[in-house]
Amino acid sequence: MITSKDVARLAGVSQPTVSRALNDHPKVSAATKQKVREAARALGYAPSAVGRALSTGRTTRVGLVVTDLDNQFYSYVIAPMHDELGRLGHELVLVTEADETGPIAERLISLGLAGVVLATTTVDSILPARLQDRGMPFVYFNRVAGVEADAVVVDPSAGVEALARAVADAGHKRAAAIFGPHNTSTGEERERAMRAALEEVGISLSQRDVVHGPFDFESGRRGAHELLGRDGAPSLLICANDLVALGALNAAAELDIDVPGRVSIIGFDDLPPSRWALVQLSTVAYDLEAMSREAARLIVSRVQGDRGAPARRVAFGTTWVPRATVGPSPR
Amino acid sequence: MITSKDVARLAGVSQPTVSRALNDHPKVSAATKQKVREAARALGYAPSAVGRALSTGRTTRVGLVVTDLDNQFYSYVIAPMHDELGRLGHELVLVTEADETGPIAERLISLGLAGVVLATTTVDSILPARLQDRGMPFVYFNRVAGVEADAVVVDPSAGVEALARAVADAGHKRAAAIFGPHNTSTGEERERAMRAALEEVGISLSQRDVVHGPFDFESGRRGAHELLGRDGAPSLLICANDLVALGALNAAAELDIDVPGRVSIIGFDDLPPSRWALVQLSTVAYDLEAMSREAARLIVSRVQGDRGAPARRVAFGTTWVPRATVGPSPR
DNA sequence: CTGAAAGCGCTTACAG
DNA sequence: CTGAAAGCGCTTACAG
Repeated sequence: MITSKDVARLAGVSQPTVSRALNDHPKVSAATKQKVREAARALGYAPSAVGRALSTGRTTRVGLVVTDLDNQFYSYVIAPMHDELGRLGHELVLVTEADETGPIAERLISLGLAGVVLATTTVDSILPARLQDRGMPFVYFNRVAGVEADAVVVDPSAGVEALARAVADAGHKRAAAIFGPHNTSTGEERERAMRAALEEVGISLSQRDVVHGPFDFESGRRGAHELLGRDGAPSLLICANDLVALGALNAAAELDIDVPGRVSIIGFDDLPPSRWALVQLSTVAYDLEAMSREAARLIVSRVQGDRGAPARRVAFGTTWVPRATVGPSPR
Repeated sequence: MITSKDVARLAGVSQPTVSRALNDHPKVSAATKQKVREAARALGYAPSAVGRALSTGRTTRVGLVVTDLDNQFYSYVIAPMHDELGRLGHELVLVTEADETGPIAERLISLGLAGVVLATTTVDSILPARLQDRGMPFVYFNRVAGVEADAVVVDPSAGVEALARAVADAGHKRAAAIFGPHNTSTGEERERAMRAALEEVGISLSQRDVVHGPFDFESGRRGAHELLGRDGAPSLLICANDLVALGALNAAAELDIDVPGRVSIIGFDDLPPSRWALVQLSTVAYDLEAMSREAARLIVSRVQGDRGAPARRVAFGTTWVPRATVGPSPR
């Protein structure tokens, strides 16, 4: 490995001068900087992030902590977050959190992460408290938990209220729903917003027409088979997110149930596949890409700046995007 | 930060003994190990990967290098690769390679990566040679380039030949194709295999019915608009991969062209959305998850083991998976 | 079986 | 403006 010592030798200066020159320290003469840069280039020198990290006590790595990396939702988060982190001189490390909330905090510290983005926190997770105790900066992404911290979240209300008015106008009277898990803030908040909005417009949501499940395709598929398979099913199926709705849409295809002829289906997130001509899912949209970038900016600013600053919360608004999966109520 | 020194103090031993005890060194007495472990637990000590890396000259971070992180293909690669790396005690760092092949090798070294997986290498890239010069272990994923190195690849022949026979049996005489980029081994190899297989079964592929583009949705959408929009278009459209085929399928929907009534569409990869009831894309399948895991195993074994060992190439076979997007030729 | 010493590659006061 | 020194948190020969 080529180190700053090698560069120093070639440039005829001391090793600390190499460090200062390459970091563009103001008190290094232009001539020396020039000499050092040339030597570095000649040797193909690449400063070691490991050496720097040990010396400064800080790295430029940010962890994205998720439980289920194969949930497709995150694939739409990773690219913009990675991109924004790169722009800010940081790297993205993926970390999956096993079910046991055991040594994960220690692991994050061990890895030498500068900070982490928590994307799948459950409300009962002890991880946020652990991180706070250990002084590891973090930001909540999409979901929040008990401990006060920076957060990027979605405010469902505007989109959900518009949605409710639209389906009421389309004549729907009874809805079914596949909601998210009870132990996630997102699941709970959307469910609450949706129930309130439906009630407001006089659409009923009977307990027997509601199921809960994870935010994934299979949950939607299974839930739809259960809810739509029986006679007298509601004319409207509301889903916890787009992946759930895509699962439900496919279940409808499997059951040969016409959408939106017999049932209207609604998602939440507006992921790219929802916009496909083949899909045209009606959904509640927000700017997921901007949200991912914002999380990157928040964690970097927290890592670099004042750790004691008050927690910031950035909320993204939602809009209702009607497409082909919602139609007039058949009854 | 809690360090081994703190643990040493509490346990009443020297700092190196802490290191040895926690690494389960055989010559440390059971009693000492016990004492040290308790002290470590009491303090919530997490050994610093940064300190270890500097000391051993090695990290446990593996980089996944891609140009286009928002290509959905990679989202199906990342989860299993990350999982397998985790199983082997390594982490996954995402690295995007900007167009300029400039300082990327230096960057990878700088980051302190133990090794990298190259997933979007073009045949004209200088990166592999650079990495080899610098002694950075790497494995090719899905694509290869000039420099000899470990590789996991797909052998298209079996799947493509079966496909050709199937479409010939279905009466197709003329095909159109949206192939991948010329500067990727994968694009070239699939195109070659496909042309040979079509010729074998007597299906023509006229130059005016062939376009090339990136391995993404938009390429398929655009290509299909171009190829299917005109009169007398072939009855069969072969795509470079599933994302391209999904784009083509959506273009067909946009153009109100019946699939497979008027045109049959074929992909390559068998990504999960291809199996959706709503999609049912006929495609050439291989085990992408196993392939991703294999890449993880190869790079870890290269990093840990003999760097001089001969390059290994693991090829994954393909099968033809007929679904709903292929039908009899209408003509 | 355990400790003292050295070293990994940087950065950063401290002198001069 | 630049060098010598110290130190970040580990691991690993070297003694004993």
